Amino acid sequence: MIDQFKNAGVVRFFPKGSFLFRQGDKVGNLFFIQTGLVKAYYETIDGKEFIKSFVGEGEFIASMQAVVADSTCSFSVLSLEASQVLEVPQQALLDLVSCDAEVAWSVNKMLLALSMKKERREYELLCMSPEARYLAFYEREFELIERLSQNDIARYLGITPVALSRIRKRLGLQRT
Amino acid sequence: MIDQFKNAGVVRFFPKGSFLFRQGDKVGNLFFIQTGLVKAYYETIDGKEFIKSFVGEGEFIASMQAVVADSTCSFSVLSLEASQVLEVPQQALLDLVSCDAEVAWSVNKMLLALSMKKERREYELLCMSPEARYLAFYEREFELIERLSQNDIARYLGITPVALSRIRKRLGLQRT
DNA sequence: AAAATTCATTAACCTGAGTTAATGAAAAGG
DNA sequence: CCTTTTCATTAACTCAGGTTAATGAATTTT
Repeated sequence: MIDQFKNAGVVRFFPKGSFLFRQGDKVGNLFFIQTGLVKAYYETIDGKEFIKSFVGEGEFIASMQAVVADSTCSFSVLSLEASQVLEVPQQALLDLVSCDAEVAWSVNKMLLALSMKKERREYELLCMSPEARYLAFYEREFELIERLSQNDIARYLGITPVALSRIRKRLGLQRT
Repeated sequence: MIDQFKNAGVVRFFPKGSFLFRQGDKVGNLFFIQTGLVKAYYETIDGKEFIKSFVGEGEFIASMQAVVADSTCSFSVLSLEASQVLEVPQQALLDLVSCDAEVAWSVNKMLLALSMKKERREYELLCMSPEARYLAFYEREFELIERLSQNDIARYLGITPVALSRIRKRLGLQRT
């Protein structure tokens, strides 16, 4: 299935700190991260940042709102490391899904996997304390954590960097 | 598409306070709520309840984990009102999806709608304060709120009933 | 190399949510 | 009809996270 996307897409290179797309843009394209790391985040009116997710090698990211409802992106995606990305245009994506049963099935599985990931995220935000969320993230994404700043980890957990620093001190996880 | 489900499913009646399924059960069936209201919630080890969502007339609920991964349900579903429910067995659902392109397409749309709902929920839990979440819920689900207890609203917002009572007092929304 | 910026940590103070417990009202059960 | 249970509210207290600001280290820029 990747082959069809490879044929339909373009490989692009995003230097560290550049945007794949920005909140408010109308970009319905699908982005496969081939190498590197990006973050998807919301920016509120008062300038606060909240990180939805980190997306690394072999994963993908798109604004569902933009792809499906043909509306604007509700979040921004920024590269945290220099990244090589396969960008599949929205129209090519829609065409493939409606014409190619194999692709449709793959997209289905991708959606399901995404839904289950979102379900876990919802569970953690709803049921767990910031400290428990940090511990869970630490267990699950150990290698990822080493590539992230404390700022970004905090913003992913929904707390401030100051609070994260206190949590790390409490847990004796500082000065790694 | 509803017709295929109607043929494949059974209509059941759940009195108020009864379970459609419980956390830990292996129930991969799909439930259409025809009349009434149910809540889907997690129960933690220390006995705390966190409500994932309320599901009312014309909506559906299933444990994706159970349907897709054939594993156990990670949450319980309980009727808050006497409810009439169309229950479609897991196997019938899977058969329909793989054989009937129209159903597959409908399920696809259902999944997409679900994903977008989850996205909004994630946004609210990540970016908004309890007070702001309550206000948003109040705006969006005004008629639903009148059918819910303060306890259930609080557990949906991820706070305690005491905290919700204080918020309502602060906002001057008490004694409605 | 020097200057500027970014980053993680810490301190001090404030605020809002959790906890426990008491109260009164409403609903349910016998 | 009376008792019991459930529910929403309130008070008192505790505590974790937010805010602001300062510090020093590390990185980046010039």
